Amino acid sequence: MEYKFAEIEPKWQRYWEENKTFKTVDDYSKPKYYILDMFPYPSGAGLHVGHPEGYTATDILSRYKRMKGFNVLHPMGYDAFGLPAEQYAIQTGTHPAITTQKNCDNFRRQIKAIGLSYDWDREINTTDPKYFKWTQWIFKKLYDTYFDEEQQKGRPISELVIPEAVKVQGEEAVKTYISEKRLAYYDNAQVWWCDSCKTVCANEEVLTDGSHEKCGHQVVRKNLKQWLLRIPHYGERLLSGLEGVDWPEGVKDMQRNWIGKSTGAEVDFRIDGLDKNLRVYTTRPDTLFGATYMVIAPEHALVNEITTDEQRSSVEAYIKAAALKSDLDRTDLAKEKTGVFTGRYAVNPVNKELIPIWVADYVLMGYGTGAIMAVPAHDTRDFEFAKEFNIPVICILDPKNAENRDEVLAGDACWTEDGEYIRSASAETGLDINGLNKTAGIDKTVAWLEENGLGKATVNFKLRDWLFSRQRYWGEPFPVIHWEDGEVTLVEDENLPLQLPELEEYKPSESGESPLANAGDWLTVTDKNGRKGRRETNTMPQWAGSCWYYLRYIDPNNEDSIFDGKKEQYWMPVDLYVGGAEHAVLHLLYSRFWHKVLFDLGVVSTDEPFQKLFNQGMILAFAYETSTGAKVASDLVEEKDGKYFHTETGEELRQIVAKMSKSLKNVVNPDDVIERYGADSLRLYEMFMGPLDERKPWAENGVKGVFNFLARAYRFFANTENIVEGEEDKEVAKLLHQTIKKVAFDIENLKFNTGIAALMMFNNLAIKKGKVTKATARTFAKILSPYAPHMGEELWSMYGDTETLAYEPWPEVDESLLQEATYEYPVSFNGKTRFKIELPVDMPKEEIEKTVLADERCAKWMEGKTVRKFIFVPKKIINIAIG
RNA sequence: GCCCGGGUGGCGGAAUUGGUAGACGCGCUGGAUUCAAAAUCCAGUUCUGGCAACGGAGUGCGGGUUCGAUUCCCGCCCCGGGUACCA
Repeated sequence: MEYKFAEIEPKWQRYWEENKTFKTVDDYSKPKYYILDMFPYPSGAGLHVGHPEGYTATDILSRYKRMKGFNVLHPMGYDAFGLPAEQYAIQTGTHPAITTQKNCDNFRRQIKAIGLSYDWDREINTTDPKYFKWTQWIFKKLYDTYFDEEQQKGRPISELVIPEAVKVQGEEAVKTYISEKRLAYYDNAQVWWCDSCKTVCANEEVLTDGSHEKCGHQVVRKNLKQWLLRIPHYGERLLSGLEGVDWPEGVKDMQRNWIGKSTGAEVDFRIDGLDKNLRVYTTRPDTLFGATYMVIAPEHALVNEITTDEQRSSVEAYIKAAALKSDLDRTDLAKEKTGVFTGRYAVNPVNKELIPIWVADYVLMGYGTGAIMAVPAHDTRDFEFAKEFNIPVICILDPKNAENRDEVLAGDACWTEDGEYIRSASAETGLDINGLNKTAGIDKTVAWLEENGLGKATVNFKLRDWLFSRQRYWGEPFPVIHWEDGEVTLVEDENLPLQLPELEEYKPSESGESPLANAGDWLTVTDKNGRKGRRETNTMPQWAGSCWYYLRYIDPNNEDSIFDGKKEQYWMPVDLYVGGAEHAVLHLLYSRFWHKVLFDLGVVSTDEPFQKLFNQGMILAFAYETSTGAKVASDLVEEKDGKYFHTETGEELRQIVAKMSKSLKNVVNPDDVIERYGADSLRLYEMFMGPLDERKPWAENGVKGVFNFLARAYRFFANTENIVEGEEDKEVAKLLHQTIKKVAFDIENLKFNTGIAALMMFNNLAIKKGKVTKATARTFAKILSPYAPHMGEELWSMYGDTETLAYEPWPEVDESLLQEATYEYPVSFNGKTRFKIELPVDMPKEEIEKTVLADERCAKWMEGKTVRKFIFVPKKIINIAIG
């Protein structure tokens, strides 16, 4: 009964494929369950063992849900646009479509070898024109949608009401008004440019150190005409939508953080000597009495006007220096605050005092109004700045019981917490908040500002417009034509998809334009009136295709519409979405944004796309390095007494745990694992390593462990001599039902590691007993099958069944078998367990107490002590407090 | 700095949420089988004292609540992820 996985596994994979075992039909009579994996980018390197972690988890759940009677949608596809294929094309001239095709084929082969139960008839590929036709279609929808603030809802642009004041200004003004409302717009934007990738990238793709997350090169600022999406309009909705979904709190927090909602007020300060106001945004209008200076960003539109002639040269020098600094220098490394006085003063609206206006780069033009009122006593940044330039610090909030109260009151320390206002009243303006606390102070000040027309309550978001175009070839072309007269039109629906042209050269043009700028015939269009136009040469970012792919799986071959509405209503939302935490913000926020727009337009039926989200932890691997730090491939390492040596040089090596990467020579390929141990062992180990959401290192020995389990189980359960007729042994029957219960519970709670442990325990008992009934063996095959489907099917067929067990009902738990007449109670004294005693579960407390205290083993621990309290918790513990 | 996670045997990790700490697996030790090895099977394996019976200590550190704390509370330390002058 040798466990010949290399024969068993391909056999069943062929069976599933030929019988389309996992084809999903739209059977609306069954309850549905939509289980989604984050689809991969098909890189040339193929899968590593990190990919199948999430895939295996969702596969186990899918198989389990099918057995529980659910109609399961479990699809797979490829996020196949992207730079690597294009870079390869530049180097070799191979069309990216060919490279992509090859990589997808390899991914599919690898995935199929793991025995995952996807419905392959629903496979999608973002680079397929039949797919990106609808990506382009959604873009058009975004272009033709505006956000109605009042209804908090996206609406067709045709429903936009043009104010009379705009109408009277003429047609151009109306056009501008409309274009300023569209969710997608084309405009000059200051963007990040990566000179290595020859493309712009979104703010989010730039790391904190100023490097491009894709390639690691430093990015620079550029001004370019680009497509942008007004995602901040959905800030409030994206925030509130998080309340109703079952996502890890950490991911929700990260999204909230990214959206960065803050409430405060805009306040107008009169500029002394100019007939102008300086508007600031502050979250602390209550601290207006403590404002001792103002700051405007170097890029602020009023800098020139505000600066006095005496100060002009130093201000200009400062602005120039600030412009030269990279954002990196301006933010991260700039510990010391810099700035320069403009020579001008502003009038504090609450007390009419004059305060100086400075220019400093710690104020960013992109947030709020690009100008602030500075309250050094109650804001740490302002405090640092004030100390640097000897600006007065006026404490207006008494911290009362704080340790450093005296320092704070004297202006020698900064206080950002609550307290009681002092020095916060002005007879001249009539505002008085002395004695109030923070919330009351804010409310009263805002009300006062609004009454006097000096400001108003305002909400601000950190979230910025989403830069949505790239200067690349291998992406979705925008269905957009720029006409010679300046008009911009979209390609009609019937002419979608707008396909990519064939090119000789994939290099970006010298001007920094996309390679599409070289696509002669494709590029220029002429309308029926002879007007000439040029197609948009930018393409969409990789996010575009992944923003909505989960919707296309529902109806992947529909040529007439994006999907059938009935099908969408049945399948949505996604019940469980599993993928890496690296997509916590970008992909998931973008997807939610598009989904909400589609929801507002009535295209989809749910407000949120993903009901439950789960992040699998990263799989790490051991790596080995010499004393000089040179990396050594794992197969050149041998272990002796807990130390590691180079097999060839004998040099002692250091073991480290790290992300799998080529440079560390520690990438583990699933193909190799399958060859040595089989797909079922790979699946089992992926799950047995530890909790799904934690990071954990891959260890070959662990694979051996689960392989041993499968081989042991096979040797026992495939041996007909061990499978008997008749009544099952009590102990076996009981553990079997405990195991059914435990395995089901663990699958539903995504605790796969402990479910496997339960299966192992049952296997150990069966082997110890030497025989089980056929009914038991069949049940074991069923509950093992979500984890190890090949072996499950193999055993199932051995027991005489000719159909797949994929749709066999999950075994019922016989609770009566789990009832126990007695329980072995641990008896502890003052919390320390001393001995065990078996007692009937229905014995009343009084009798238990009598029996236990009468036990001779008690005497030793109670010698010379008295029982203070006798604690009895049924089916848990007995604890005797003595003293 | 701030916001999330997480610290349990030699290792990966259990403990169904306040009730027998260390399930299951790896590794290791001893034994069986074998001419021998691999494979397989059996037994042991938190540390510590003891031949043993049997004790003592123990879930990052220090306090606290409780009959009882890996679990709850307070104060720290370390590791990982996110974010960073957002007014």
